[in-house]
Formats: sequence, C-alpha cells, structure tokens
Amino acid sequence: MRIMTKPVRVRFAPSPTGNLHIGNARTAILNWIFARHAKGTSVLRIEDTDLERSTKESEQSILQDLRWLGLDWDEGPEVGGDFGPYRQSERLERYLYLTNKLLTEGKAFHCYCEPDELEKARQEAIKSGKQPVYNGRCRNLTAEQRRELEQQGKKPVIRLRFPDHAFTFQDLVKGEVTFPAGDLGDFVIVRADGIPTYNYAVVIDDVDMQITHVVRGDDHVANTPKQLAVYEALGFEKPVFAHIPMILGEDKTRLSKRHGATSVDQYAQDGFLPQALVNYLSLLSWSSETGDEILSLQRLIEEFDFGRVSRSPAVFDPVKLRWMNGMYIRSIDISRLTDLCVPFLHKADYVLPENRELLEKIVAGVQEKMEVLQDVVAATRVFFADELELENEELSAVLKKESTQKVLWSFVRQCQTFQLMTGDNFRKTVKVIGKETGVIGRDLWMPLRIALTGQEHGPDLPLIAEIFGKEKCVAQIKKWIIE
RNA sequence: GGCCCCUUCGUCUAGUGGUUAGGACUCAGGACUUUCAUUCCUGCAACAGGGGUUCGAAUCCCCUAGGGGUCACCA
Repeated sequence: MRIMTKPVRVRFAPSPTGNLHIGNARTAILNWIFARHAKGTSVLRIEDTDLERSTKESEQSILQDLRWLGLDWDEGPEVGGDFGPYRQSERLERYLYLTNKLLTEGKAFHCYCEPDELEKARQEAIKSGKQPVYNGRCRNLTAEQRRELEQQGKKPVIRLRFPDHAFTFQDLVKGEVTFPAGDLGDFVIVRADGIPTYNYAVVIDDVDMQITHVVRGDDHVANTPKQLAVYEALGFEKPVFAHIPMILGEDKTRLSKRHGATSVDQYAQDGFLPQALVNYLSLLSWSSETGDEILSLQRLIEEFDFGRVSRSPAVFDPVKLRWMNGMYIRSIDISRLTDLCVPFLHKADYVLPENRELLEKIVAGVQEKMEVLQDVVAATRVFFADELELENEELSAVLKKESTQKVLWSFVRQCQTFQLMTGDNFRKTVKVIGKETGVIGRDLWMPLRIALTGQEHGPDLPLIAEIFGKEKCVAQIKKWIIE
C-alpha cells in the first residue's frame, strides 16, 4: 500500500481594512516559507466580508507590501487559479447555497433576537460570572411564529446549532488542544444583511480552495472550535492547524500602533531591506537548528519546521531589527546599495554627481555607517552640503591651537606640489605635514578633519579630500588660517 | 468572570533527566585605527514561585502567581 500525501496548500487571508501589519506580515512569511519548503501551493485570499471597513485601496497596498517583502502567491487576486474567486465578496452565492443546505437539514436556524438585547444579556452574564452564550430563544420557532416576526419587519440572522460535545484538534505548534462542551452557543453564521461571518466563510473557503494547512496567528485558537463545528455540520474534511504565537510590543501587550511603526510600508519608507525584515520576523518564535541568525531565504525555506516554532509570544525588538538590517546593508554590493540609496538622497534634495563611479565611491564610504537606508542622508551630508559650518563652538578652539595653525599652513603649501587631489596624494601630504610640523596622530588628523568638514566625525578623510578636489580643500583650510 | 494558550539573561532564543545552562541583540571594557563606524576579543546578565517524581530536574507531574488570547450581525 502506498500512502499518498496530499500536496500542501496554504493560504494567507488578510482583510483589506488597513495596511499590512507586522504581525500579519509574519504570518504571511511563515505561510509562504512553509509552502516553498513543502513544495506546495500558496494561496492569497481577500477576506472582505466586513463591508463597512474593507477598501480596494487597502487591498492594493497589502498586495504591494507583500510583493515588496518578496512574497508571491500561486493563486489569488491578479494571478487567478482554479479554485477562485479569491475574494469573499465574490463568493456570496456559494455561501448561500451551503446555508440553505444547513437550514433544510435543521443544522442552522433563523434568529430574530434584537442585537442590543443580546448584548445586554451578554454583559450581564459576564458580570455575574456566567457563560455569555446565546440562550437559544429562536432555536425552535414554528413557521407560524417566523411569519409573524417577518411581518413585523424583523430581519433574521442565521445561527449554527452548536453541538453539545467537546472539540479537540492537533495543532502543529501547540500540540493537542481541547475545548470542553457547553462553553459555546449557537453563533451567527450569516448576518441580517445576508453576508456570512468570518468563522463561517473561512471554513467554506478553506475547503473550496483545498487548503491542507491553516497557518495563522494564535488569536484564532479560540475560534477554532466554532470552525470545527462548521466543518462538522457541512461534513467537510478538516485541515491541519498551526497557530503561531503573537508578536508583542515592549510592554508585552499585543503589538499595535502605540508601539510605534507597525506597518510594513513604514519600514520600507525608513529604509529597511525586505530581506532583513523577512529574516528578522521569521526569527520571532522560530530558530534555526544551527543557531545561525542571518539566514538567506534559501536557508529559511530549507530549514523551516513547525516543530521548531516556539509556543510563547515574542516581543518585537526594533533595535535588533536595525542591527540585522545593518548587517544586510553591509553585505550587499555597492552598485545595488547605490541604487537603493538614490531615492533617499533625492528626497533630501541632494544634487547628485553625474558620474556614477563617484556616487558609488561616496556610498561605499558610508556603507558601514548605515543601519537603515535613510541613514545615508546624514552620513553623506558633508559631500552635498552647500555650507560646512562648525558643528559646535568647542571645535573652533581646536582650530586656533598653535599646532593646528602650523598644520593648516603646511597643508596649503604642500598642495602646490601636486595637481590632482587623490586619496593617495592626501595621505602622502599628511605624512609630509607630520614630518614638517612634528605633529602626529590625532593632533594631526583631527584639525584637518574639522577644518575640512566642520565636524569631528565623518567618512574617511582621504576620501573626503578626493571628492572635494584640491580647490575646495585649499579653500576650506584657508578659512581657518589666522593671519 | 468562563474557556484556551504561554512562562530560560532586559529582549530574541538553544536546551526534550546528568551542560561550568549555550548563542544573538543591547550595555560595559579592551584591541585595531586619522574620527565615527565596521571587525575581533572579554565581561555583566536567566531557568516565575512552591510542592512532588527521581540517585539526579530548566527538562516529567501538581498547585500558585504572572502574562497573552478569546467569549461580536470584526476578522
């Protein structure tokens, strides 16, 4: 006998009600990595049953953010597939068909209870320590009673008759999870406006799209028994579940806007690299068996395993993300890095040199000082600023020192001995100045740096001199020579 | 409040009965160096608490505490 294992099919199913959030991005990443690891299929589905909040713009921005992260999908909006449509709003007929089936089989029923009444009862139940479950008032209405209610103009919702037994499922990361009987009531599967609710639609979609593994956030664990009840009522085969832990903020509460930047889009704008973000996020609640942390997409795909996903939530650490981003910036080749930096330089209104080689030289000079691409602006300011003012008054004291003045004089004199200011010429010049003045080390270099750039810190001085050119160097130095 | 899940350095984590409890970020110190940065080295720092089980528990069991999630005509 040969055991045929079904090819893996996973889905990421965002609701288009805002930007792609870091937490959702992590879910998308794990889904995608798992699909690639298993040589399976990744599906993207848009869960837009919340008509109030869903927008086309959100959908577009989410798609764009996913692509920016480097995640693609084999089936879904804009790419199609054999199991569509991939937007819930386009699948209403399918839900209706199955709802009628449940209704005729007596597995679901119409409910005419007033929402605010129910809500009041719910609050009271919670307050008095009881289970806030639906009381079953409309469970057994006669056709006569229903007609009467309808005549009063009441619009019913449809509830699922919730079975009176416990639910257990095997979770790929949590292990066995059991929910005792009697804690859940007949929940709403179709709203008064005919739109299905999440816990209902999600099951039908997952089945229709032949999803084998449901990989999603921890916050859905408590929803799972409701969904299991739907699988059961519809007679559907259940998928495998994998609930990955939440991402928390610094204060250990669920990551949200109060914790700062939480949208993928924001990280893109700040100059994070998608590879770094993917790498960092995949390391939240998961680790490589090797202990390595800088992992290529290739390795992520090869090594990923739900068995190594931790069961506890992880605090998002922006500092470590920045460090990791810096690692990636330092590792990419200078031509690509330059391409990536150009938009940031433009935004800063810097006038960039026509000469590509020169631009790359500048970027190379600050590559190791960057953690995010945005840092290129501050790091290269010295090359693009019109006016190089002293950073602070204390520096002028350095420039007035007697030894400094000797150095500056000597520099101007030495510049007459060569035509072109190159890094090498600058280095040789400084060496000669050292011999001529007897000044060495920091006392020799620092005054030149300050006179040349107005600052104590910055890129390699010979590089600065070369890019400035002889004329500008001499002019800058002369500014600080006291007659 | 009920139910579900979780608990190793400040943070991310390794660890599946016997380890000096390892690594990474951060921080501190040092080396390199014309500055900053990079890089390298060193250091600080953890098994939530209490009971068991066992010759032996971070690892297994129970209780307590703490945290998170969820109980919607949101997803």
